[in-house]
Amino acid sequence: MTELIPVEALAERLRPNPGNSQPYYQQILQQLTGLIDSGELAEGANLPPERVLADLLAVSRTTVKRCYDALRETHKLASYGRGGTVVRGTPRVSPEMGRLKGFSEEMRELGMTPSTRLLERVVIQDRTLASMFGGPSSARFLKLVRLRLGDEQPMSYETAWYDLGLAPDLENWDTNGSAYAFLRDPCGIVLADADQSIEAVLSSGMESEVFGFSAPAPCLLLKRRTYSSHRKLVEYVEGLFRGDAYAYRLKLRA
Amino acid sequence: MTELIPVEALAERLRPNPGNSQPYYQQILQQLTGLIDSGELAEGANLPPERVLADLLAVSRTTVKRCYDALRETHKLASYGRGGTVVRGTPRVSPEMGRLKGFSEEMRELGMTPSTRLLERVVIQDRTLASMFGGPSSARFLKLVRLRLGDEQPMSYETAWYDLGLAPDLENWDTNGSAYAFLRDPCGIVLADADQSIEAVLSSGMESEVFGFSAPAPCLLLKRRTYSSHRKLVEYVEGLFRGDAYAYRLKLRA
DNA sequence: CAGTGGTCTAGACCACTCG
DNA sequence: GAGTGGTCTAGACCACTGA
Repeated sequence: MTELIPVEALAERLRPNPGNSQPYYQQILQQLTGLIDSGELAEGANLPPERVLADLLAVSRTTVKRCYDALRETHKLASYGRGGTVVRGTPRVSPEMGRLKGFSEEMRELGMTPSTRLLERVVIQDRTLASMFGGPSSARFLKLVRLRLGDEQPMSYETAWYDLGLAPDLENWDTNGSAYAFLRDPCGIVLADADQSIEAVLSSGMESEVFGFSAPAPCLLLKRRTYSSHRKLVEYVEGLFRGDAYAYRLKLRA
Repeated sequence: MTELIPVEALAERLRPNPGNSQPYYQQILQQLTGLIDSGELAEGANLPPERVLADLLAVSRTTVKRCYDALRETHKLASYGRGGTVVRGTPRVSPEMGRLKGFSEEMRELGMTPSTRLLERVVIQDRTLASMFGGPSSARFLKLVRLRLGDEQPMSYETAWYDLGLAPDLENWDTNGSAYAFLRDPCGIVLADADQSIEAVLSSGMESEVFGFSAPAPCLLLKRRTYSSHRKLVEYVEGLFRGDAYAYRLKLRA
């Protein structure tokens, strides 16, 4: 393809600063990542061969290669034999593969400002819930209903149950901050993994209202069972995510 | 702490074979990974310094470093200044978390009998597609439209594009069996990972018809980009899964 | 067939950390 | 202070690919 930026100008933007304590390859990588994510280096643009850029930057080919390799790893670059190296722009942040994280962390990764509105908070006893958690039917649970917002826009409507037998401190939790952080710090519960399922459903009347839909619309229904390192079920969550604004992303490995 | 295996014996196990066509660093990495995962190199075991192992293996320090770096990346090794390099915990059973698999394998795991109906098969040229794949705009692609069934019931409507530049043999593929198996065996393409997104949408008129819906219904729209071990985009798939019969399941790790 | 990235070498200097 | 990993260099040869 064509070069949108002349190589000399590109080299100028990428030139590392010897006064900077960061390693050269990190400086170059940082600049390069910025140019790609911002779109200044558009999808399909040709990058100079490793040897050429190395010469222009007055660094070794090894140093340039290190940057290119890092970007090839994340699929932002691809190389085709003699065809050279081209940009495969991906403006979106791609979250880590299957890492367990809370809503807030995820929103921040997507570049949005997270916030939460607490709609309901009760302690309940429920036989069905108790058997799901594998506890006695007298078990007590904290039930939270929360509206999750990204950039002030409703993103998901979430109902969560926590086993108060495992984490009694939760009963006095102010529901500010991350539930996962609270489970770790005062409660001493280390989360290990989770089983999650994702379905497509239509929003119900009340849910449509919350999201501001005039009619039922397709949504992602996420159900998650989160287990502690002792293999106990700690949390069960059902989250309804608006289909028009939210896509679930993940990485797979062969 | 202590060495369970003397360094000389370790070096013998790690020594690359010049007759093997694999690069040295991959051979060494493979052996080392095996020793760690099998527990022969137990948690806390000291590994020889990069320089020492390089000498013993008669390769350059750079080559050894490449292996150590890869293992540090995945947290199987950790280095502590002069304290040297030690083996970190053996990750416990990491079940099929986010494993890349084909439709048939997945259906069988769910206890259903998979089958496929081929709806369309063409070779096309498309500039938009070419730029997504990062190839020249003259690139040719194999486009497949398939209806996927589980126990004879339509489960998903799937459109896939394959880069014929990377896998020319695909043009003569009989589309029986797994595409992934065919890519591996005759084409010699090893799939490494994939980026996947999951959205909720309503089925279009044609799609509703295929699924036997009388009206548009919520569906899961999966988009997947599958990359080879050479970090080239090999396959792009869009699959529409009926929301009433299919839930996407995955495991998360903390 | 010329140029690309992939691999590898044999050095070098540095900051840091342990003994 | 000695040894570690972190970084970097200036070469080299190879397989492969596209012009």
